[in-house]
Amino acid sequence: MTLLDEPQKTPRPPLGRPRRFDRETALIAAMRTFWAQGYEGTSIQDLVAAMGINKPSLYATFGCKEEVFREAVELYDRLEGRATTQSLAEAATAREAVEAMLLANARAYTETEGPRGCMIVLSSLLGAPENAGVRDFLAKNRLDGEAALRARLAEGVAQGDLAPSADLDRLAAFYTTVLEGLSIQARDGASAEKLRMIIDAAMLAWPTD
Amino acid sequence: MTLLDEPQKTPRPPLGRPRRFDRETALIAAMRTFWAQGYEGTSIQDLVAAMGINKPSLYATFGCKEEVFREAVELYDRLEGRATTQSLAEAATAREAVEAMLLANARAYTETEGPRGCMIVLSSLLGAPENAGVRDFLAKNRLDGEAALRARLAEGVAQGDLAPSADLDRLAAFYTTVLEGLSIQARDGASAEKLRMIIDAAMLAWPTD
DNA sequence: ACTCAATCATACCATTCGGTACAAAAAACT
DNA sequence: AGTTTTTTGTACCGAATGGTATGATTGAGT
Repeated sequence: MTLLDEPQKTPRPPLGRPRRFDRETALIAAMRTFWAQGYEGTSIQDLVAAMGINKPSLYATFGCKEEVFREAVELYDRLEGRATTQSLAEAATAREAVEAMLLANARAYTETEGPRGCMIVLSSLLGAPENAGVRDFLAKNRLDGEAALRARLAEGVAQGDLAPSADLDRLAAFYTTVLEGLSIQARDGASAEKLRMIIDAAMLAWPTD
Repeated sequence: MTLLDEPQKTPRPPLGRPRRFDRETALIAAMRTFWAQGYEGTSIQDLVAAMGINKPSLYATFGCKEEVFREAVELYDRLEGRATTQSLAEAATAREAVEAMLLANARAYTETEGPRGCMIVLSSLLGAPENAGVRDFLAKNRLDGEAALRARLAEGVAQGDLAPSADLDRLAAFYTTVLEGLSIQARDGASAEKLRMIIDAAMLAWPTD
């Protein structure tokens, strides 16, 4: 009983010397660096310079470079992936969901601030064998995205706005492929209008009953 | 006159100690290593081990790491890019050309031997600022590919198999995006059948009329 | 005041990075 | 035979890599 009994409501500050930086803010800086230069292209020196801390603080807080990266990717998912998730969730039909998701990403990829293209697609595709874990981590993230898209398509079938005859695996794979290709186009300097043109073309492949 | 007068028909061997390895064979080994691990993920040690030579031989023959890479990319263009070029050139119509080109690449990306995906797309998308030259080199190569595709589409218009109203920029950008996305799908383990499914979907976007 | 726990800053670690000096070796030229 | 030219193998270079030891510092708890 007395589940609400809390000896003191003030959240006591932790023991020891308090850290001089905000963990989340520093992680955002790390995320942007990895996003711009990739996993292997970013050195610890690059990280600590961007985060405004020094090496022992980084290692005490995150453990190792790979762990900084994994947390940075999770943060990227939460911050930059929100528009994608919302597009899929809030659109009225499956078709509108896919188109809105692509457009939201095209907008994000060509924003003046922030690196161009998607961090999860670009930041570690090839690399030294010892970093295979990082690549697998990102690949899994991409496959999860494709699965989420497929799930949204299934909702469309359930709600009657997408024909039951539609090949959901095929559609999900195709629009994921386009989405991934958009990151490379963005890296190669494609304008927002060009990406929009590409999406217009891609939507022509939507099944017409 | 006497254009055919050749003092001796035997091509004289060059001066100095002859090199113990074949330049092209060694370059193929370098290409495969860069293709598998990317530019920054491949060390000089990796290269000389794969090429079966030692460091001074590499530097005497190629100059520096970046030059090995550039020559490896040119070799890749000649060897692996041939199927792409042929598909575009030999097909009867623009539509068949695009589809054959995509299928040829899908086949190449999922061959059991050789790394999956396209070296030009995957081997250096992000990285340290000092290697921007390598990334620009690859980006230019990709943009040249898109231009070649657009040129083939224009031929289709000239030959009457593609409507003059078709937006060639849009089509070229779209199918290039799909092609680039296929490399990432291949890296993520997509089967040949899955890539084929994606291409089937992409061809539905072909302009009707 | 004193202890304890955690972070801070500097300096350091072994290893690897891309790139070379150097001398022995192997061929052609005189 | 002797000189010249080029490649070969070993050993080395300074700088950068990811990661730590250490002792001073800063707070809370007693």
